[in-house]
Amino acid sequence: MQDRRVLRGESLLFLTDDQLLQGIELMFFAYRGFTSDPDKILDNHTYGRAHHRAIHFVHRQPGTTVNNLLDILGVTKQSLNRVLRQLVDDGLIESRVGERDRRERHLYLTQAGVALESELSATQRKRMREAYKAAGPDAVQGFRTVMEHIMDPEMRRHVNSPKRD
Amino acid sequence: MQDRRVLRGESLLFLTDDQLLQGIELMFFAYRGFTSDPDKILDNHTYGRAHHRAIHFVHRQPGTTVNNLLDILGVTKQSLNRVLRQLVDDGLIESRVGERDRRERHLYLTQAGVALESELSATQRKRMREAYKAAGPDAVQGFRTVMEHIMDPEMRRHVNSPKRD
DNA sequence: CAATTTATGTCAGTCTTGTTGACTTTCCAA
DNA sequence: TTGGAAAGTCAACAAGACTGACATAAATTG
Repeated sequence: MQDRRVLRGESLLFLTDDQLLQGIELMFFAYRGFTSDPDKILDNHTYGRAHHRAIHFVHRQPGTTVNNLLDILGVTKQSLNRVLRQLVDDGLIESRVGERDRRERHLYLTQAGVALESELSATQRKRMREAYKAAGPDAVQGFRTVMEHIMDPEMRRHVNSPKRD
Repeated sequence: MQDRRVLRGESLLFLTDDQLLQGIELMFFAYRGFTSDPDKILDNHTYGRAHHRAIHFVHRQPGTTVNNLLDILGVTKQSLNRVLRQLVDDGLIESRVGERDRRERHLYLTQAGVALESELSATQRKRMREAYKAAGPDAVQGFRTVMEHIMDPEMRRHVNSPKRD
């Protein structure tokens, strides 16, 4: 039983289980490499990936609320709270009571927070930059397209939208 | 200070920090989606991602040794051993003493192991297949190229090499 | 205005999965 | 043949997820 598109000449060989298996392994190994650089830095600060994620998204959306962060990170509030408490205590994140709604806490990086974010981000941007440069713009566009389809659709809106090329 | 290539007309705008930031977030969200389906299945078996990874690579390389698996997975042998012990105890993996070198253990999936592997793999292949199908073959090629450059170079040899398209 | 809902924070306990350290068995080479 | 290296195992600990219960304050609703 063959796919009709194959019969019409559109090769679907990129959809064989073998190719998909490769994709699965690419995800595994690429993600490992991707997280390895920041992990080394975080070790020196007795922080973990959870702290990095919080710092990253507070940096990208200054003033974001705890609830919004929960939505983005997909962890429990207890888990996020532990991390945020440490970062606030250590003076990397500032938590301001909301003006309009005083139940909300709006989160901002302090100067020290920005410094650590830069350090962490620099290693990851370096890795991405080198990969992008080696692969070229067309490959990067393909990468984006595939990645957006791999993620859960409702998460796409959380992805940074760069100014058009 | 502008890159010479920009002056020569080759747009390097896909290398702006904004674009790289997007790449970083694509990695984060795509990986989360990618692991979410198997995670649900694993919960019912009181297993975690570590078990999935072991099962995956034993399936792909039957007879692989613990040491080889350690190299692929990048964890400590103690960490891997705990996972393997459970899987062996539960009858999903068979561990055979090496014939040439009796220090080595060669790992194989049992029938039950193959069954769980299929179940886990099916959800991930489905996700990849749909993403690949939606993105098309050229995008997939770009995806591969970028992912291979993101990972640590010495890991590339561990990625499944499908038969040519 | 009272009752309910929402946003956040906290305490306690569990689980997975990583770590280090110490140990056994086996192999191999001096 | 013996001593070191390699492969694997056992034990204990830590980080960071999780659930569940509860607390507080502020906003919203009937």
